[in-house]
Amino acid sequence: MEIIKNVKGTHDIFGGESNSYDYVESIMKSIAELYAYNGVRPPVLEYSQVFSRGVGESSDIVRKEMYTFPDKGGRDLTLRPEFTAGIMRLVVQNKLYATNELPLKLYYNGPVFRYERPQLGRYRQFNQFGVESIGNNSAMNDVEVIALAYTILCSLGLEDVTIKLNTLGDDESRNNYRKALKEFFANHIENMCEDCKSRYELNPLRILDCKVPEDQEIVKDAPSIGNYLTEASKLRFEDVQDALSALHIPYEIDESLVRGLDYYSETVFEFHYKSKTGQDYGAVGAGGHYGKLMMELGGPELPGVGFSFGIERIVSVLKDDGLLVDKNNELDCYIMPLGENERLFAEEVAVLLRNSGGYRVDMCFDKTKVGNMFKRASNKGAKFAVIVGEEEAKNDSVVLKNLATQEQETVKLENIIDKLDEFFDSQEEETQK
RNA sequence: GCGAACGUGGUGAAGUGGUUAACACAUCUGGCUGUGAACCAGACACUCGUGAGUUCGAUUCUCAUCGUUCGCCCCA
Repeated sequence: MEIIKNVKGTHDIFGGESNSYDYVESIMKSIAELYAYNGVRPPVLEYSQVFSRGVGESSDIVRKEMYTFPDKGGRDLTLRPEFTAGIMRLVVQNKLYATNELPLKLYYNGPVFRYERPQLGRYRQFNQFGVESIGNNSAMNDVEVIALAYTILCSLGLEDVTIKLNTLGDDESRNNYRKALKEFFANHIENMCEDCKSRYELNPLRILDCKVPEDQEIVKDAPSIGNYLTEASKLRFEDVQDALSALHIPYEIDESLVRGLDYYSETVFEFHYKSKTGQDYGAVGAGGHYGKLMMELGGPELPGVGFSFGIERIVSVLKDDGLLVDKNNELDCYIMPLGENERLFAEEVAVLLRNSGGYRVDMCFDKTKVGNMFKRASNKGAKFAVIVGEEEAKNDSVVLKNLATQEQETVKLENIIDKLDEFFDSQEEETQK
């Protein structure tokens, strides 16, 4: 039979790597909980409108990267390309904003789907962890979200994370700026790339992060958003910067940072990190403030701010920098029945150690040489070998061998858990010292 | 979506238009019927990504296709 392979752009996670994902996600989750965020799990499938209205028709994600299809009932569905729009839908539908205290603070974790060309650090199905803080418009709210993300990256052991920061201003600022950009580019657009020509019509802000060298020459002289901000937006951005400085969170202003999702306004940011091997996986996380998103989805006009991390990219960076402890295959005991007749007794010992002792226990099911069993035990990282032979089974006992020190002794069944407890307690004391 | 490179066992990898596809690691078997090493002797690529073409003959040449990686675009 022909082997069926995984779908392009997807990847299997197993073995030690699976542990790495668990580890990264658990750190993120526990820190989000310290910041008083609560978990939320929106469905993977949403009506396509959630994203076309939420993320925006002019974004690349909606225009060419969504997994959209009709289901058997003729519904127009999309596998989520990001979480934020779906979470807004969830909040609006369930009226979670009807509470006596905002912001509503939510975190999420799960797969998202984008139909893109796979590359290093880029997948069609990948995992995001992120938060949304909804319903409070203060600059401090933006700052707290950035602080949360920064804390997570530090806790994972990443040093020298670069935070790129910019502001897109409020509606008025952006309208003014957009107008200014259109005026500026009117004389140049004929000579610029095709992409820029369509950006000129759809969203002139996006011309700013064009990478074509000739276009960059032109962009260099383009007006800067700073000069078109309303007084309120300007003050807000200054507040953000002051607070970040006060919290000792390093950042750099990048005026070309405009983000590809239409719902952003005011503060936007990206987290960049280059691993020690020099690999650049792109931004490991990004986010920003959004003013009108909830309204676009039929809810009240509540602003929000959030970020998301790309788990794959973060795991890759941590792996490159040797920050992942490979603790797979840790085992307390490996049970070795020496003959057919000892099988049942060995299984009883295994159950006892697991259920009453709380130890992680595996057993050899194969009829193989004892030497081989020992090799397997050490491959699995077992601390103890539990040998069950004819003599031992007859006397309700086992041979307990410490695989590190090679010491072994025959232990009665009723004493075995005490023996193990004694050993692991003293181990714990050692590590505490 | 555009441009480029690559695709040999579980892993790392040599290699050639021609009857058995190196080598190493890992794994398994036996030497050693109740103790983890070493050693010795064996085993281990049912399509050399897939399909088609050129050829007497292709893993090696050509084309297509799929996949991976890199650059662009965009993004996490």
